[in-house]
Formats: sequence, C-alpha cells, structure tokens
Amino acid sequence: MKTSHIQPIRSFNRFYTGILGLLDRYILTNHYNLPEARVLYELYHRDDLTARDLISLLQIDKGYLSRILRHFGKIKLIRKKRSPADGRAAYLELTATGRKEFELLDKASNEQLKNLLSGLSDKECESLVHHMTEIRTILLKAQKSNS
Amino acid sequence: MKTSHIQPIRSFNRFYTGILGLLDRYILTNHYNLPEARVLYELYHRDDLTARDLISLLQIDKGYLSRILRHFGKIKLIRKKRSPADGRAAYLELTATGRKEFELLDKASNEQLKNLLSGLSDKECESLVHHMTEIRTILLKAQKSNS
DNA sequence: AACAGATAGTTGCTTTTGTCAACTATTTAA
DNA sequence: TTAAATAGTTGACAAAAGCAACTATCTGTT
Repeated sequence: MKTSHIQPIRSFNRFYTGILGLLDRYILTNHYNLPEARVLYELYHRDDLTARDLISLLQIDKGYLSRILRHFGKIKLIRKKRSPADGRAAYLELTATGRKEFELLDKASNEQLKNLLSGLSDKECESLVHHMTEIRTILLKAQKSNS
Repeated sequence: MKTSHIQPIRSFNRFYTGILGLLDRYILTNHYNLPEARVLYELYHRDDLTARDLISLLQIDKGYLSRILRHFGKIKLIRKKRSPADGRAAYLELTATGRKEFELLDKASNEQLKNLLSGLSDKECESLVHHMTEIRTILLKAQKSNS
C-alpha cells in the first residue's frame, strides 16, 4: 500500500458522500429515515432476523432500534415471533403491508438513481458497474485481511 | 442506460455506505461531527469562502451552519472578516489553531484509511484508485447532463 | 433620493435522531 | 440453584437538524 494512494481515495470518498447524499436526500423526505429504510431493506431480503442481527448488521443502538421496531409494529409493517428456542429473542418479519411499503420505497430509489444516470449510455453504465464491482472486490479483500 | 444496471449500482451504494460509515465513525468520536469536519475541510482548502458558499457546498441549513460557525469562532478555530464590498457577508478563514486542528483530524482520517487498506498491495491500491477515478468521471458526466 | 424586494446571516423554537444506563426476562454454565 | 451473560425495553437526556421570523444590508426601480 502506497501512501500516495490515500489522498485520491479520500477525495473519492468525499465525492461519493455527495452522490449518496443526493440519492438518499430525495427518497427519505417522507415516511422513513435512513435507519428505518435500512431496517426495512434487511427484513425484506432476509428471513429469521432478530433485533440482535439488525444491530450488528446496521451498527445501530439497540434502544434506538427497539423504538423503530415498536413503531413498525404499531403501524403493522412488521410482526414479531418469539423464538421457540430462546424466549428472549424474537424473529422479525415484514407483514404484507410491510413488503408493499418497502417495494414502494425501493421503487422510488430506483427511479431516483435512474434519473441520475439518465444521461449515460448503456456502455457507460456497464463500465460504471464494472468499476464498482472491482472496487468492491478489492475492498472486501482489504476488510478480510483486517479482521 | 439499461434498467439492469440499477440493482448492482444500488448494491454498491449500500456497500459503500458501510465503508464510509466505518471510516467516519471512528474519526468523529470526539471533537467534531461530520458537518463540522466538512466545514473545516472546506475552509482549510479554499480561501474567501462565505457562509453562503458553505451552504451551497455542503447543502446544510443556514441556521445550523450559523451555529457551527459561532461555535468555531468561540473556540478560536475561525475568524470572520466582513466583506468590504458587501456588508452583509463575511469571509471565513481558519486561524492557525484552526489549521492545526484540521490537520490533526486529517491525519487521523488518513491513518484510519491506511489501516483499512493495510492488507492491500501497491498494485491493488493503484487499481482501486483507477476504478474510483473512472467512476467519478462517469458520474460527473451524468450529473452534468442532468443539470 | 426613496422605496420594494432580494439576500446574508442570526436567533428562538421545535422536532428528529441518537445515546446511555438502568431494568426485565430469559438463558447458559458452573 | 445460583451467578453471569444475553435479548430486548424503557426513561431520561443530549446532539443534530430544520423552520420561520428577524436584522442588516444591498440592488434595482421609479
């Protein structure tokens, strides 16, 4: 690892922070904030998650999460099922309403991104995806060798 | 732009949100939060910025910014110079203390990133930078054609 | 010059977001 | 059976952010 690479990477990070801010900002105006949206995302994509799982997945405070989940329970987006194996834990799942709600959110995010990319050609988009995949591979390796 | 590219890009965005969170989280424990750090960054790197400039640069609420600046004034990180041309506006600049303070923060960020990348070879780092540059070019083009 | 509207920045008030520590209930291991 | 650990909840609070009203100044129009 060369020190000379640090600056350009940090510069990219600042740039990409802006991009993500742009994409998030628009979506999260109403209804849900970022942590809430992330919770919905995880619950939509994985089964048998507990609060504990979400805490380590999202790096979120357990008190804060508990309130988010209570709120989601109240507005019928999620259901809790006490684990038969462990009476303290509960498996979380989206209700049909919850799934629909996530899909709306997801669709809006797609639209927002499409909008940003609308001026690009197929080739450019493909290239974008390619570079992203590469970055991901490299950073995953970095993370792995760090743990 | 093909719709099929949307999903992998959003997946990368989630991944990179995690990376940025990792890097930010550690740095910003004490002293400054993200908006504050960004203000310091801008003031360190550019002269003759006004509050207005920071608002459009950082997309931050002017009331919130005003308080941040007042705070920075109190702890002697910045100085305000009334613009001779416009009595409402003030040019902002870091004091010597402010510059030192930013440099500490900046150094810590560098260390944090170095740490993340420590397992990578020079080649891999170079490749990382390359892909980042490409992404940036493409996204800048996308943004431009959107405005 | 005099006024109307725009702009830079500040301030008070409020809401949202997030943190912390104490607590209950349950489980695990000795 | 008891002590320590763990899952989750709750209350109290602090930090972060947003909104709208306000002051001071500037710009353009008549």
